[in-house]
Amino acid sequence: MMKAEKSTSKRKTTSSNFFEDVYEVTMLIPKGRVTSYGAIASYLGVKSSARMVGWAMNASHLNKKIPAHRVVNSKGLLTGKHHFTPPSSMQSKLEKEGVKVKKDQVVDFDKRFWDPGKELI
DNA sequence: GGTCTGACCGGCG
DNA sequence: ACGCCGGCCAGAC
Repeated sequence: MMKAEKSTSKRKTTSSNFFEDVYEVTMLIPKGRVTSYGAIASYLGVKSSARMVGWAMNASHLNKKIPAHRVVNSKGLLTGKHHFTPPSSMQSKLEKEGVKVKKDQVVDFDKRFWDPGKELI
């Protein structure tokens, strides 16, 4: 269902809109796949603002349905695991979904990488 | 209302 | 190969 937000061209009043977009995309990540902050940012149209995505993820821990553990940095490293409780839970969840993690790094990151801009069109 | 930070990214020394 | 730097945007103090 449309949210009827683009009615008036640009709507900057919805400041948290960015967060919702990030959450939506993150929740759309297929099981057993991972993506990067930059990929999400790029899909949202703010590829340069990958920091915002990661930052939005910080607030995602309030939304339990956000699989933030499926989001890693462009190198496939679990950089944000320190924000999990416990940090090892991030790797555990990934491995539970079939994603192998070695030394905080996603194995076969290339194959596990899920690009929202390409597959979620 | 200015300043700083932030789970990043890519380039440069 | 590795480390540091700036950029980018949005929220918190």
